Amino acid sequence: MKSHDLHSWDVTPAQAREIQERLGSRVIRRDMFRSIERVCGVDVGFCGERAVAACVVLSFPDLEILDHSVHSAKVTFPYIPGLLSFREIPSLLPALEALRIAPDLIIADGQGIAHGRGIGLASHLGLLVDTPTIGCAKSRLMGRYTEPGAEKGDWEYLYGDDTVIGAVVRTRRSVKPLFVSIGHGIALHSAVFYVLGCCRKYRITEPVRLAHRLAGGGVI
DNA sequence: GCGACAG
DNA sequence: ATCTTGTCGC
Repeated sequence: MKSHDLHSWDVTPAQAREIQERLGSRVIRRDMFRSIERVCGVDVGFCGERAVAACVVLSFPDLEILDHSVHSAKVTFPYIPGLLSFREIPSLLPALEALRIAPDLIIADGQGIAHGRGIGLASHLGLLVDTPTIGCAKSRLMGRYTEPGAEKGDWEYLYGDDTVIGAVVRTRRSVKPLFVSIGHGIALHSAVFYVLGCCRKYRITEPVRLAHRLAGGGVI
């Protein structure tokens, strides 16, 4: 798949925040797709000074592997809460561009709009590749919530000040919930639906779990 | 000033 | 994220 060149990645933390302020309003919070048949999980692992990005495309709802790609690049930005995009997306774009099968939906390991400026990693990535994305983080960055029920499928809204910014979803019985939020081009309820539809035997989504293993040097 | 803080 | 073994709980 191809991606837009919306800005430079050689920036300072202050410039990165300015870019987020400028792009945040472009994020679309409603469904912008016909049907979802191919879901891609993306993740980035680190080996010293190298970032290893991996993508795995699965069929939906069967979750059969259709395609995958890996790309490593030098790390150029530190981890700063709120600026994860600038550390991981530079290595993720080449990996996504190398895919032979373009996905209908991308699930990222991080926040979507549940972010200080409304544009976390998943939202930022969605804008760049013009594809619906979901933010699926393993922990909270922002927002208040009440603990969801213990059964798989139980969930509660995640609130920021006075508005809904995401959902806290139990993807397996009695395990820590996932923090799901709109990435780009998808509504929150649809995001929760696809995340649950992508979970099998593990807490994390199957596409992201496989991408995580690939990025860590493992086999699919 | 202090605490919180995706990966 | 990453460094790391066994262990407690469902």
